[in-house]
Amino acid sequence: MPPHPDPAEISLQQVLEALVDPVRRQIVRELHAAGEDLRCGVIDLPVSKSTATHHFNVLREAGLIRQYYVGTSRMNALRRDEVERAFPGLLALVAADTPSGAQLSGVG
Amino acid sequence: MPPHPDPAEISLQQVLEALVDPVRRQIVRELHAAGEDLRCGVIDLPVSKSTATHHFNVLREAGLIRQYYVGTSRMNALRRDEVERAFPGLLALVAADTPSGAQLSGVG
DNA sequence: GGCTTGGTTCGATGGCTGTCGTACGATGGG
DNA sequence: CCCATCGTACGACAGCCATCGAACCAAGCC
Repeated sequence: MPPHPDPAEISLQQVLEALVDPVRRQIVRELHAAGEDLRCGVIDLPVSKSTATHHFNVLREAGLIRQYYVGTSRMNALRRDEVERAFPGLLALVAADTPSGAQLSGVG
Repeated sequence: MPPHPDPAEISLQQVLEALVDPVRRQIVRELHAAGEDLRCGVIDLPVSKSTATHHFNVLREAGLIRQYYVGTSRMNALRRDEVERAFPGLLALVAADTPSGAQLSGVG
């Protein structure tokens, strides 16, 4: 399994590059909401398998998730504490975001 | 002067797209550090004038700064409170960032 | 009026990245 | 062993975006 960056090596630049993509924010949101590690497959992404792999890689290289194998499945773990320590409040912003811009409950 | 988005219309997507560029984060940092509105010219950017104009536009359209004319100069104001209300802690993350990755005082 | 300063607009360009399909690899079940 | 499942690796492609230079405009000053 390719290397994970040390907590101290996580850069804001790379984290922002990772989080600027809506698909990758969706992954982070679902991991955050689930509260547990998830296999790649259980996250329903609007892209092909190869593209999904790409997105998971970007998140891992940015230091946002940790990946490990379980059988033929790859598990994904949100690096909550480390990210929170490096960038306080960042995960909360992503988690609170509403992809379809439906944050206005009284819309319509 | 082109329109500024309402505070309620500021989207995380657009804000991240704005902040993912190092030049634009530099602008935000300097506005944050200055604590007052700054003319475009006083921020020393590593790009040409036309590119700088582009970056200021992106920041304005994302809702991060407010722009108004003073004579032939364009003033830039960080929309602190509105951004803070929409995305708590985000400005602090950008402000605390060290572009050259020199945040580790005890490195070596 | 003419010059300088400060910034915008336009068009072109290069590189990056998100996307896909296909082929491949590994694990586990019958 | 054969096959299904889950994910990776590779190569190709399209679209976007940061960048620049040159031309332009507006305000102030002498």
